[in-house]
Amino acid sequence: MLDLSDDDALPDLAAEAAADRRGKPYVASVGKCFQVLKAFRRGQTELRQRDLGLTEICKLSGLDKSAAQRFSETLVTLGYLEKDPGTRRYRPGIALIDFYYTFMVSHRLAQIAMPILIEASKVYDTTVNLCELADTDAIYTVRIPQAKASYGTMLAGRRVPAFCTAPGTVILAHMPEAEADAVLAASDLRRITEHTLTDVTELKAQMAEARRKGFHVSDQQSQVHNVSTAAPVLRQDGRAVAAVHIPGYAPQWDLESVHEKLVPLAVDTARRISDSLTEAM
Amino acid sequence: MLDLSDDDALPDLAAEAAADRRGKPYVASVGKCFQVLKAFRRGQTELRQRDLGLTEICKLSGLDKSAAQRFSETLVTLGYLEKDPGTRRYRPGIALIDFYYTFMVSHRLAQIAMPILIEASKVYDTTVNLCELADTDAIYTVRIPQAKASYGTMLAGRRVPAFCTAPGTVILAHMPEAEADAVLAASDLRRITEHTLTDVTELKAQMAEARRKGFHVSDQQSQVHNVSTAAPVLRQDGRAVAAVHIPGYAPQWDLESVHEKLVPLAVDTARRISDSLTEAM
DNA sequence: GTCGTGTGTATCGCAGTGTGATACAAAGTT
DNA sequence: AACTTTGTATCACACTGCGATACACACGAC
Repeated sequence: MLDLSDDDALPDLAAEAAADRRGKPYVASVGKCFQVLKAFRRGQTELRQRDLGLTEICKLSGLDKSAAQRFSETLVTLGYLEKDPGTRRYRPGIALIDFYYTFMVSHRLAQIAMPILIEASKVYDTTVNLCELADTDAIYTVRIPQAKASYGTMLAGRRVPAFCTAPGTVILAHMPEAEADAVLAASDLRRITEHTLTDVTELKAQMAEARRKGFHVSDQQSQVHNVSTAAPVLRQDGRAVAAVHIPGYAPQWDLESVHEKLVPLAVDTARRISDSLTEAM
Repeated sequence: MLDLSDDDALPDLAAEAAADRRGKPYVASVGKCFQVLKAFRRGQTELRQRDLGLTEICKLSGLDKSAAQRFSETLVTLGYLEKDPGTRRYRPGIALIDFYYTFMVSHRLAQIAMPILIEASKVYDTTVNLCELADTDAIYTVRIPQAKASYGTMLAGRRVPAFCTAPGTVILAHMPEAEADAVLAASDLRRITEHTLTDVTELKAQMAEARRKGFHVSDQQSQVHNVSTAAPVLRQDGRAVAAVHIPGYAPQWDLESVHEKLVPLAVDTARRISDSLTEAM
């Protein structure tokens, strides 16, 4: 699975930091400490490891040994990393959850969407998700899990590339075209499965279709044997702020039954959230 | 709601930093940046505000104006805060979710518990939670929500004081006594409702009972009209690593029906997780 | 309109903090 | 036991973050 953090390796560190700051005050140490935390996410996807040794942190964060140690120890004393005294390896600390809560408590959209999503999940006993765009990724912010799904797909915070996933497509489709183009341009259009579209013209045609229909079904674009349905949550001005996403797994859901059942459910759920959203304003 | 971060106000900043570092390398700027992020959590509970102005951040984080601005801007460029260009106020950024994912992906206990909790939630259509101890709080790490519940009680990452909640009591009960005592000593034994026990002797008696019975039911200790059930998830050595928590809300659940239905469900669910845990080792 | 007051923003010399090369210690490997 | 690899400790220097200060801007009040 590709990831944006691919490009924050060693040589780009300084560049990345300097990129957006444009004269704004900036504390380099803070950026470095987050490089360390990000290293763990990369470690999970690239090395399939939950805990990291100091030298692994070095490689994954792009910091030298001294810096890696300083920041790792700092994060340990703050509780955001834990250190096994035996193996001397670091792992993510439970205090990291605090930030999820901090963000979600103040997230009006999630608050409105949650009960509606829960109801929707009961119709066919399926997973139902809420996705939002961040940079070139769609991030799952609310997930109503079902027991059958795999653990990784139950967790909020998962990022998937916007361009090749149903929720991403549907959000990009209901956005000012210039912005959508910018996202596509910044995206790493890599082929994930053999069915992944990577041609910008084709992608834009797909988005246009999604805009007309008001939903999108992605067939094995980012995952084999997975048909994903997504419908946009719209603000009053018609701009998408999120997407309702309902995955249909292969043995149980084929393309036809997805169109017959999951599509109307996703569209209806998204519309109900959109309505509650405008009412609440 | 009381919170550990109560004591990280202005005068204690240096003290807190120095407290645990004991010669370990420590980068002060990193600590300060997290003070800023914590400020938002305090702002939510104390001021009921989702976004904060610069001077509010000053007060809540204990930093001076210059520092608050430097770190806030830094966090904005890193994506962990967002800034409204109009109001010039800051709010938590969506990138904060990443850390939740980072922690949870590597969290074996949650991975094992998730499907078991989902099943349990379907028995009586109730919320089912997994709680873990962090300092003097019980943190909800996994929550299976039901539509009826309030938004705040659906979110993972919520912290509640351990001493006066069912999950906290049950975890403390199944711990080496010295450690449990240390937690109680460090706790801010404040009366939350008129039914809250605050006397250490009584609390310890309660814990002893919980240890004997293998579960605990807290009756309106931390919330009125709320009867909470909790059972411990145990390691092979008998030590609690978490608690299964099932709240029963008043109109629907009285003490009797809780004991009859929710207690066995919680105990059974916790035991199943404990079993899967030892198998996986 | 003109003050006030409370904010947010920009500036800048100095002190102090983070830096990273180096050297040391302690595990794992052969 | 010799080697390699990884983690820890040390320390003088330079640069970075510091925070007092001054400036700009928005809102009231009247």
